[in-house]
Amino acid sequence: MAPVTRRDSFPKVLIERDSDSEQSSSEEEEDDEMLQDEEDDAVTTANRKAEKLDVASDSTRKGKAPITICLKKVCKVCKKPGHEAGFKGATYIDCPMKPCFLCKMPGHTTLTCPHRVSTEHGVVPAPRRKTCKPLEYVFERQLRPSLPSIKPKYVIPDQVNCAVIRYHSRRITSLEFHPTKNNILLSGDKKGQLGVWDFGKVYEKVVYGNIHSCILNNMRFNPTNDCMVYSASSDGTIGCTDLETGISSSPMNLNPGGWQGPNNWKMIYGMDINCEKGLVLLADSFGFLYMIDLRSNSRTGDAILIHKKGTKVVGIHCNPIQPDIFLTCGNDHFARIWDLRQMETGSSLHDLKHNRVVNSAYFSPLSGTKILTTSQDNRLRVWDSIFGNMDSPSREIVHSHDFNRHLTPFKAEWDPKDPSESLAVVGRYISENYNGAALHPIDFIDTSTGQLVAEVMDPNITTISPVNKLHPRDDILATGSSRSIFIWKPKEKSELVEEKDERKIVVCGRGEKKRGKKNGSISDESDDEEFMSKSKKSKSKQTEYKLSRCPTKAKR
DNA sequence: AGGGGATGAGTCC
DNA sequence: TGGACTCCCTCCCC
Repeated sequence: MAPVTRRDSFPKVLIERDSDSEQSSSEEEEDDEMLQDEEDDAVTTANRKAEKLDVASDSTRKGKAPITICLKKVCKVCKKPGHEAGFKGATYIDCPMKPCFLCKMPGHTTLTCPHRVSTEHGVVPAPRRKTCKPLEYVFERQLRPSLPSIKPKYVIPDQVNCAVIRYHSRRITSLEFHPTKNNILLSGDKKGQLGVWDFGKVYEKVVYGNIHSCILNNMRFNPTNDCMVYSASSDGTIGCTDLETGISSSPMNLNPGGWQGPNNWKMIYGMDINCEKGLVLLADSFGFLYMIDLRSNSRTGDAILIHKKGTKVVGIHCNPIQPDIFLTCGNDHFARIWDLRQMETGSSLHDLKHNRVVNSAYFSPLSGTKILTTSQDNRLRVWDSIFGNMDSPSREIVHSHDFNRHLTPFKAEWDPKDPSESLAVVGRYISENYNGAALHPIDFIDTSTGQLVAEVMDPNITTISPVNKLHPRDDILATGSSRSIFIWKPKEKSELVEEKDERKIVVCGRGEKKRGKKNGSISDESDDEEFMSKSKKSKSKQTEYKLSRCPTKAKR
């Protein structure tokens, strides 16, 4: 400890001793008494060190407000001593004073949460629940070879290959597969850029940087012309881009007068296309619904308040079977079912109440009779039939996708290929210790039982993967995690393609290649692009060639 | 290598 | 109703 003579010339030091926020001046005897009473040796040493540092760094300051030193190791969550929260290695230790971070119930932490290991424990039994046991489920899968094999029981890492590309400069906010071309994936980022990647030809990618000025929230292909893609953005516009020519137009701009403060700036999150009616449905961040006529590409009808005034509508989904029915969800904690034929404020057919913000709500992809929602209360909710009782969900599945404001919101999505309409994919927020690495897997959940069917992760992917999309026809999963896009394929398939294709698609098996030194994070020579490929040759050539062909796009 | 910043929603008054 | 304050597993850049 610093000598008294020196310390006298420094600012007064206040010692914060205990949780009752008692403070005193820094007589050393008193300090030491307190320390010996209450602290173990390690803590004492640490604090002495800290004190020395503090004093030393303060030597340049004159005038001096008192310095407060905390002599207790306190929990960073509840600020109380006696325990600590945070990562111990790759395992996160929860603050015991707070409710479980996963299921939100008091009395235990996520480490001991019954929902942590086996998600079916989190299911609220549904009165109308169909009896589908795991075995039947597997059997059904085996009977239908066309079903995705990307869901073996609880394994994935050794059974899929993973390709990664990085051409976005901000985090990925949306992904969309091309409706007819199997290898084309569209990606949108926080900056508003739209990427088009042919993942069958590794370096075939285009990035459009001039369509939107901020977050690209959603993309939909024009069902009558799959060259045209509509995009919804927080800049308040809908973009309509021709992927052949790169030319884009803006059929809707909700902020024609430019920036007039945050209270007036409208953002578009939810958007979907109603093919039969020839309409683009979209909604703004103040609760209003708008429509665009697909043929004239111009606005039609008046804006209708569909969610609580002033709250964000985050999702719209048209029913795949009944063209008049669509589903919205928003920040007012509701998902609502609407009939296009009777659209007026308050005329929703059903209001599905949630405890917190509803990130997404989707009809099941084939029959359109089920509903799957993702809410920030860490629960997926399933309604088994929109013709049944909609007062409460058929099941609630506890799953960690709690909102963190710096992440793209998690959205559980149906597998469009699953004839039983039960499989859903969703990224997981909370990490798991996988051989010493804290990883955030992507979960495949059987929504009929709540069971975790599979989890996908890769030791190289240390970031959270909130954006996930299953291919409409192939056994392929696309993931947006931070600025990177991943394509997962069942291993045999990837290797098959690789043999046939000399350009070498994809493929880095799990752990085959270390990526950079920084903790497995992406760090390589080119900041705007990386591909985990076995052959790195001619990368820049091909990239530049492709880029130079289209003047409208911006690199990055 | 570690601090700061971008930034949304809940809560309290 | 709105402003101030808080927030628990981010992630990237400087």
